[in-house]
Amino acid sequence: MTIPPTIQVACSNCNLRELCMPAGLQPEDLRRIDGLVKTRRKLRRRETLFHNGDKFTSLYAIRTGVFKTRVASDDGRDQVTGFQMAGEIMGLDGIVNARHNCDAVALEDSEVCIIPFERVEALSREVPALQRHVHQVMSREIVRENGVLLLLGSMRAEERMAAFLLNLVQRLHARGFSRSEVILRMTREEIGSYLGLKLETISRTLSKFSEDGIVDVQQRNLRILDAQALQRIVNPPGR
Amino acid sequence: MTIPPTIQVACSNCNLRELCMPAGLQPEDLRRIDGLVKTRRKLRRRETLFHNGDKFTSLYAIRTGVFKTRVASDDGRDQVTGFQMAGEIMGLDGIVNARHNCDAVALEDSEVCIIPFERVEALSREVPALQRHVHQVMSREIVRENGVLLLLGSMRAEERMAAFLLNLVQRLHARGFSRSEVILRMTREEIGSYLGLKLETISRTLSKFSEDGIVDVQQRNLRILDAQALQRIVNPPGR
DNA sequence: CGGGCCATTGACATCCATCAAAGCGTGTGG
DNA sequence: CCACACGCTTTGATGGATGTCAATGGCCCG
Repeated sequence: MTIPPTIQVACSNCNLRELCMPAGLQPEDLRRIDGLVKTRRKLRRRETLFHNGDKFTSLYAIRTGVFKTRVASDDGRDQVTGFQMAGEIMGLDGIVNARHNCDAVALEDSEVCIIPFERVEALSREVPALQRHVHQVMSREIVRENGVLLLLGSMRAEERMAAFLLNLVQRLHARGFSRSEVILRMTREEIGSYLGLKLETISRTLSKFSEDGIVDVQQRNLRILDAQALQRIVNPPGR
Repeated sequence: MTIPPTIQVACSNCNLRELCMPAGLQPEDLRRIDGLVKTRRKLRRRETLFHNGDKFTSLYAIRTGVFKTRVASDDGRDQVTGFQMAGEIMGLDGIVNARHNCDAVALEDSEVCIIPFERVEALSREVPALQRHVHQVMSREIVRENGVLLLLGSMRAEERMAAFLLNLVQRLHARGFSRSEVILRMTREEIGSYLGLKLETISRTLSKFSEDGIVDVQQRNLRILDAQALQRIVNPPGR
């Protein structure tokens, strides 16, 4: 609820710059890009950043925390379409119809940079590196979703789970966290929704991995003991 | 194989303009946008427009015909990620890594407009309507994939099939074709790959719809007899 | 006219969902 | 600060939807 007043907002000295901003900018351009972020917003766990149907005005770059995005069908079913973490951009789905097409919900206390899309459009006409970056961010999202389609369309439960865990630690590791330890910020049900499985199947699959000595699971704390085994599950050698 | 020499290529008098180009352009801008399309390319059935791993240089707008796009995992499995028809844009996945991330294969003899992405970038810095259009096309693709995720993650075979058929005729109808008759340009196996099902399941589901009087199927010729029934299958009323 | 690809259908197997019950943690309020 | 309650997770038993394997048939194209 509490939106803090405008504070020091400068991409040029943000330590996430390399994650969410273009590389190799001239100092002059860097200064201009600082003007992109209007302000920041803090969210508590379970708070919603935007809802399906909300008017689209801005993109959001995650500074801290973790989010899920989800879509819903006309009847009640919903589908988690992704989990986002620091440096990742949310809201691209809203551009086409000027309304958001999904919900974005904080899975822990989080903070986002609010980037009015008007400014992105105006500035990217003048700074080619920014223009290119915007195109790449959108293209990356398309490629990411292609991968999830492959997962949902052709993998079995254990393969989906293994792919999910590997993807998660890989992204965490890119942000300076451990390559093997994860705190799962989402419930079994949310993982299940993302992977097209039921929560019981997620639980059983994790138990199986644990019995096989591939991971150690204590509630939301997960340690990967044998990453190569996970890799083999995703990509069975003899095919 | 045969790439025709550069011919009359002008978006301004293409009857697909409203499908793949921005609306409401000034005559001056229209003229400039004519320069976007470098040339066209004809493809025979089964021919590949681009492969996963190919260097990305251009987007492709479909003039005539139908394509499928597919991704593959390291082991042999592949997944059809979409079926594209006249006016739709392919190749957006290639922007992020400067290499294509999927294959695009013609399902019938087809023709595409080749749009060098460099030109898109250059011109969209100067023509805001084009810039906006590019963003919308990419955002639309993200939203489309969100819908497929929902389908793959939470729907059962009959629901997926019904959603697929409705989506197909809706797009065909927008292009001036019948609202009820379709010629399926893809095999049962390709439909199955797209919907995360096996070809036998596609065949059985179509047979079931046929028994129920919802569709009439003669090989690749399909006629929808009761679109509302399909709609009810996608969105069961009591939920 | 023949061959190969595509489609259909049946019988059976498997994976995952469903239903149910109990245990564990966390956080909140007294 | 403790106790309780609720939400989350685990595990078992069972069932159902879809996959798998197999055989046949039809259509289209060369």
